[in-house]
Amino acid sequence: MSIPGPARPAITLKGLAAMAGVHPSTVSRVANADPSLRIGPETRTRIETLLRETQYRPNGIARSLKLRQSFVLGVIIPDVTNPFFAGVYRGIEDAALPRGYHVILCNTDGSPDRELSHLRMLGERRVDGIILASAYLSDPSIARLRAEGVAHVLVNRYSDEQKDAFVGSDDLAGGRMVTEHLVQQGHRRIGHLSGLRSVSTTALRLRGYQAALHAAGLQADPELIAESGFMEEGGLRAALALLELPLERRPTAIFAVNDLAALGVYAAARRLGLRIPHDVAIAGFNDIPIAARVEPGLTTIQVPIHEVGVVSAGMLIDQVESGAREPRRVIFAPQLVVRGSTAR
Amino acid sequence: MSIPGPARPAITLKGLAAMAGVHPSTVSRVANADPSLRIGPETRTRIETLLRETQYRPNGIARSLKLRQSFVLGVIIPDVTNPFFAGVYRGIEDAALPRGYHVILCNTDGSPDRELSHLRMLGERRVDGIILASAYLSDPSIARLRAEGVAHVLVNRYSDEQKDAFVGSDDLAGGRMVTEHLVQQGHRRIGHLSGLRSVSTTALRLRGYQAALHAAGLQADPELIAESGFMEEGGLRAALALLELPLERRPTAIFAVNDLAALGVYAAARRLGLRIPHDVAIAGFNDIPIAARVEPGLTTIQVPIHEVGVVSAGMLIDQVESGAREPRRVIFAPQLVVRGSTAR
DNA sequence: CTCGACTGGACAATCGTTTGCCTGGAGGGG
DNA sequence: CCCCTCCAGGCAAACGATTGTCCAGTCGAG
Repeated sequence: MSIPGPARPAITLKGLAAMAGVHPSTVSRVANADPSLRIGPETRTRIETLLRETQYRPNGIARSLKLRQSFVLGVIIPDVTNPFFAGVYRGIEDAALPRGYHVILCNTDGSPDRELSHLRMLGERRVDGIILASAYLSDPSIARLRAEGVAHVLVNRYSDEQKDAFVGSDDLAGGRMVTEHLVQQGHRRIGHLSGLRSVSTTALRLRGYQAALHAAGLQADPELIAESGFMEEGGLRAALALLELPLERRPTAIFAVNDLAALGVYAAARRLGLRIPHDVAIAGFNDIPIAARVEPGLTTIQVPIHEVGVVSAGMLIDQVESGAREPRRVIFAPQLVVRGSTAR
Repeated sequence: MSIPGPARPAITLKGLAAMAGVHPSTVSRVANADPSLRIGPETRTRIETLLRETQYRPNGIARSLKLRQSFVLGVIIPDVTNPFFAGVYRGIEDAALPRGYHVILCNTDGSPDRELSHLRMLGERRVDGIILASAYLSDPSIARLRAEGVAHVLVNRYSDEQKDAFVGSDDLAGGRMVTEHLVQQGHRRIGHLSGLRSVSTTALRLRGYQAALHAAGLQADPELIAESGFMEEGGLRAALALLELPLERRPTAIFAVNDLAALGVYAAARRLGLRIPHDVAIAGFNDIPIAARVEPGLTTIQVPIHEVGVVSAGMLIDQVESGAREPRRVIFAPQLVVRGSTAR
């Protein structure tokens, strides 16, 4: 039993036209219900039944060439295995499909080289626009997008010159809220696991953290800030460094730059035999689904993940279909979700 | 500051040819290093520097039209938010990119209608092949793929007539292994959370479960089998039904069709105040990353998730590039991973 | 009877590449 | 001096759709 091989000769407009005894353009106009076409009722039904019976599917590639539009969007994210980005992606797809756009997904694993390479390949494919969730504060690929006039929307992270359309959450406020909450819980030595310096979310959440400490009259101890990156593994490593400090210098609470890193803190606490939240309180950012499933539940900042995707896709398609436009910015207000990891 | 608008007039072969004072075909041959081209060294370098300086990017759409190949693969999965499918997808992308293929990702949420609609749209886009991880045992969309001679590979789930290329794990053996393990732990009343009847993985894991019980001289009590679907929520609901049975009829262990459903059992146990594994042991299938993170760790069957994606993409691309071929089948041997959820 | 308007479609250019075949001139051999 | 062979590229036809323009009849009005 073998696979039938290089598909049957696909039916084309020209083929149909020959069958119907009309010109290809006429078939095209019937298929697209072109109002400028005046046609006899008999010819019309003949063509229509032919279209139906042959199950004609226009060749999207030929159409794209002619229309100069591919109806494909490119999405570049660090890693779809990260539940946060998976959720954003779903939002994008859910918004794009009903409007007739497909999505090509590209993962960078945080590598600027891969980002650039993806961007190049997407360019060759003439995607109509790009959603980029892996932006760095100073990111040459974004400069390039701007220079080439490619429609694009930045998600979650933005770039230094704020000239691009953007959808994300208020990271500064979020960082502040989490830290205030920990202060209210009576913590005085609050550690922070920060992400990569070159990423906007890192910088803002850190500033929010510092601002809240300052407002509470506490001073930010540099010793209590460790760089973890955005994954669990880095969180574990960085948390160990903090939690193995001598007792009087050790933090009693840790705010991690995102939920994944916060889960790394769970692992560290378990390894050191520390109880959560009694010995160490933990908070994250994003409220990915696992945050509610771990034991104890993770206190975090809720971000409308799916909605972020939906809005960014909508914004991009608007941009594509309306031509140039002021770059819009949508920033969602963060919301604190208190769970067992900080409530004692 | 506005977005630069509809990109500058892209450079085309014709444009370059005019600049270089040669025919477009010559530029094309230089760009593609066509060996059949004999050309003077001076003309060649002139064209080459032009290509470099203008950063010429061929129009992939035009090229696809001519070559009758899009270098795009379609991937259809139930939900990328499910870590299992996210992992498979990463494997697919990681294998496809180096070979010059991009991937369009489509989520169905388990709806056959959405599956069909995606298939149709992917067909219009003339993708070179399709990877389908959402197959039903009797699935009209797959019959259609076969009939149209579209290159395709089924992943994880297969269809009844085993005429398609397939990559997955040995679900029958896996189901047996898990159940044997539970029997060895001394359990006599072992419940099963099964997925959807119309899916191959469900059927096979169930049969493995029954076979192991039979081999151990236990009889499969229909009361202990509940339908949960593949998500946590369904697992919670179904597990509650099982765990709320009167004590003497209640299962002391539950094997769930996949890890997500197994996490639902965790939630049910917590709600009923049952301790894991003391009051109820739990096992899943797939070994998604969370399985190792929950407390206690989830005993499960390890599937080489990323590898499944890599292999299926490789197989599909081979199929595309070599034309018709015998449908291959790759089946990975399952491996039991014992964690705290069953070890007492 | 003639002119104009409308009816029902046909024509052909175009989107940007690829590729099999052709050709004009130069050089070499007989 | 003539013919053949290379050399270095040119030519043009696809690939499958879209769309502005054009045209051959027919019909009605004057």
